[in-house]
Amino acid sequence: MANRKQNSTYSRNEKCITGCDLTYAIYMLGGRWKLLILDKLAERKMRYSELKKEFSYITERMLTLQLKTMEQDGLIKRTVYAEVPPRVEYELTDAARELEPILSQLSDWGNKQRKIAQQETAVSSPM
Amino acid sequence: MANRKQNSTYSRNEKCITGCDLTYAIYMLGGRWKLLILDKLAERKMRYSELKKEFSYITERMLTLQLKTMEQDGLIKRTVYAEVPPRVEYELTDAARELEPILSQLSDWGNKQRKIAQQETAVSSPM
DNA sequence: CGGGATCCAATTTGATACTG
DNA sequence: CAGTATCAAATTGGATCCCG
Repeated sequence: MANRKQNSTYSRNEKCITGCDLTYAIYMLGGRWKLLILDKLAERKMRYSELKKEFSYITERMLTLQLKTMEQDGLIKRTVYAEVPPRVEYELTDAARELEPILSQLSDWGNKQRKIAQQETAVSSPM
Repeated sequence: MANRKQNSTYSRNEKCITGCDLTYAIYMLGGRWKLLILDKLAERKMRYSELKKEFSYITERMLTLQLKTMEQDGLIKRTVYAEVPPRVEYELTDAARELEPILSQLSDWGNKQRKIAQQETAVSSPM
């Protein structure tokens, strides 16, 4: 049930999803906020209200949606405590933990590319 | 000029783009077909018609668009030969080559997760 | 507290036809 | 050969209000 494209019209793309593990992976990470959330949860387990405060610029709806798909994709674990008031905690799964070193490298790469892109802008702007 | 979100309305998200190298990287790779193209071009330099044949399921418009943004993002290099008939070749840049080992790991991770997801589906279906 | 539901805007992707 | 242009559909993101 981790397939997000089940009732989609992109039937042709199923070849792609099915055939390309890389695309599969990127689709799990490609949401606008998922990586930020992943990064935050890597530090420590957090409850919903903490995440909400942390990402005050994300609407609640999007936060909820992203958390839900990440849970479905097996990236995070959601624990509900039967208390009053209710408490819900989110933490990374082992799968997400395995991802950390890879994402770290990707982050370094992104940093490098960003600097290059900025340099080029700085050089071409004075013209 | 490698910033794809220049006239976007996601002004708040600029904090995110600016602050998160990881998100920056994922944005460069997040298109529907970019990774497939990257994978193919990793093998060898290819011309437009070859790519078109290779990805017969991608419309020409999307192929062109993705190639263009990938070129702007410094992932691929586009070379036009002033011949008749015209010839255009696409190849990976050094930046993209540096990405290869990282993407390889990510691909392995994706493969693993996909198998797990399929197992779970297989187990829960008989119910 | 931790969301869900509804409605709408922005973005991405696609089909088809056309061009230097 | 290597693309553009136009129009339409699908997907994603956001604002606001509501609920147990």
